[in-house]
Amino acid sequence: MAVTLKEVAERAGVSRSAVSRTFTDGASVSDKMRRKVEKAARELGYSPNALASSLTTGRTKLIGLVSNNFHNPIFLEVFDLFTRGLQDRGLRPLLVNLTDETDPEHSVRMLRQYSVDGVVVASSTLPPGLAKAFRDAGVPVVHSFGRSSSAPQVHVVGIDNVECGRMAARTLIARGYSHVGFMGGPEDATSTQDRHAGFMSEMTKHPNIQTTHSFAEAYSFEAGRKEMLRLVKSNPAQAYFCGDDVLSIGALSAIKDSNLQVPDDIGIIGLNDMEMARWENINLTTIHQPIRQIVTSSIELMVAMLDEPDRYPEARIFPCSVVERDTLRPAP
Amino acid sequence: MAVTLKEVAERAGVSRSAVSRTFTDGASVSDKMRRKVEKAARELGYSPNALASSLTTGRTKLIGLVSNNFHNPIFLEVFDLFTRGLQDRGLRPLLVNLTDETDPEHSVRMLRQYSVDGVVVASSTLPPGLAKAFRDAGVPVVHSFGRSSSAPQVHVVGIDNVECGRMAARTLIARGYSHVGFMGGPEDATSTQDRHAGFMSEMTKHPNIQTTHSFAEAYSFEAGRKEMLRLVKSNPAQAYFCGDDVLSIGALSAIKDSNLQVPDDIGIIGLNDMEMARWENINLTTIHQPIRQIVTSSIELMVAMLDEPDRYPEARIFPCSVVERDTLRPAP
DNA sequence: CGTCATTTTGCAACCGGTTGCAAAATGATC
DNA sequence: GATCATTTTGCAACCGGTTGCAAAATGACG
Repeated sequence: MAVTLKEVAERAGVSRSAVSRTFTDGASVSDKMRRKVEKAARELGYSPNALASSLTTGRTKLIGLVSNNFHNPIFLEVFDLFTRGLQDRGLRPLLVNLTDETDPEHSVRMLRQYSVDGVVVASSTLPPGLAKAFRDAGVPVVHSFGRSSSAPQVHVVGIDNVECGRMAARTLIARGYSHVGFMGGPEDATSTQDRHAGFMSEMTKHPNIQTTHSFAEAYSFEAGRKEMLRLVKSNPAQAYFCGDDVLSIGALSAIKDSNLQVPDDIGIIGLNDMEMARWENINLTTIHQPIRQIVTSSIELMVAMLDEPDRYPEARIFPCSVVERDTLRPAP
Repeated sequence: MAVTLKEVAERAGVSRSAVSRTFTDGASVSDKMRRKVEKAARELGYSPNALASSLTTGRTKLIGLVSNNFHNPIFLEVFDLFTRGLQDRGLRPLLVNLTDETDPEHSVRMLRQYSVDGVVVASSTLPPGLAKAFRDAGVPVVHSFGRSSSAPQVHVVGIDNVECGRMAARTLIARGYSHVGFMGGPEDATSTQDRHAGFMSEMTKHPNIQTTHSFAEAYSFEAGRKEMLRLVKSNPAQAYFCGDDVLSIGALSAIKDSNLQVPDDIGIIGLNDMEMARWENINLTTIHQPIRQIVTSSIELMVAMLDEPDRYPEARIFPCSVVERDTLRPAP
């Protein structure tokens, strides 16, 4: 079916190496030769087989993009940024959906079979062990949106979730609330744990402020709504730091349906600042996570590792900041 | 780095063919041989190189997944379904983001270089010519969410957008509205054109109902909001069929900010029935597009084409239906 | 145990490229 | 035009597998 190098060589009346060389930059080919080969290639509609060449070069330019966040709208932004960023550098994302994968080892094996040059794990809910499994298999790996401390053997790009928790707490404290709550995502996600820890550590400095906490089942609208419906039933806090924006939006819906006002009766601060948080019908006050920078940096790190696989692991942490919108009462 | 077939063969003291055969099912290997090889493979941590074998078998199990809809939340659902469905069949999605690709020919070339076994074009806004370009390059292709009629040479799986337009019109007529509007997505998308045509064809049967139409710049919240803000300024219709759900949500936001009530002042019916349409703070009346079925069917068709590349092209069209929620007044 | 049909195994060529090395071509210099 | 340094080119081996074919092993049977 496809035209091969050999056919081009025959048509151009040159050796196979000559054809190969005209298609690998940096190789020594005379102008005359190049013209002859390119002419033949054009006439035949030849384009080199990337997989065959990977066999000798050891480079496939394939990057595994592993995630399990296929229900959080922010990940559409993440996928958009990753795919475009990788493409711009001539890399191809091989997408792996771990949503209902029981055995992560299976994905490791699969991606090794496809000789991916590297793997990006893009998730805040996957265990750090997964990224480590790739590293142990000798595959360069970057864990984006992961926990920085728990697996110092792998490169991590993300935010300081503990600090975000503190920041949320400080923001609520500054607003003068006397009863605040933490409404986290799933308790087993490291991001939830860290945000919780940070939030609580700040609140313990203010024993006069009543502080409660609970966890939703997932980072999802339904889970946020369900949990907030439960909370409003008995002595809710005046303001909540919700695990992420999607949870926040679910909580907002619950509050509205309980005939309470935001921010007057209950205030909400989210985390992520996804596009939807900006929508005029939502206008969520939230902590901005610089996802564009995180993705860009993850890709840069990945590219650097392709040249230097044993690069000493680092954590790249990006600062977050509160973006004021309409779901928290103004500071007094 | 990676363990090769040759090393396993040496360790097991057998020929390379023997090792190859134990890892290709359907090949003739004795139990004794199989055990020997598997032992050696296990000890060495061998797993076969999928790319190398693709060289001789001509099968990579890679499927190009091409889209340009990285801002419409419904496509997160689409990607979730596609990636899981493909994985379940042992296929690997190579994701291509055409968002800012000026030259689609480039993607065709790239996917051919990676010897993908097939390509799924998942988009309602990409021109039919793209799918055709793959077909012309000899790559099996399915256009999901595409227009059925315009490129009969390629397989299309989706809905009948013209019929959806009619259905929306009939729904509004049944509600007794005397002034209705079509607020479409980008005018150059085939889906917009078809929905518009269907809507208008039905409305011309009812000359007593005033009908207007206009187009938003994109299938996005902002575009929907902007267009509706414009519309409410001068003699808006009583109800609008919006190009899709995300446009509808933008429109709802504009209506609310204009101090008008939904559905009392202005009614909205969307299209897609994405997860968000069900959110209790939105409760969008909309036309359900069976995306799960469309994706499943697309994958089945793709798999069938792998065995039968020259399969006669077909259009698989799934019926849609109105799902009643809160943004349209009840039928009288 | 010999004969013959049936499996199982290994050899060697091949898939579509790349690359080190030596031979051939080019060009500069006298 | 001969000499030498520098490019350019082709040969052949290799990357990690698969597979047709023939030889070797196995098993059934008399």
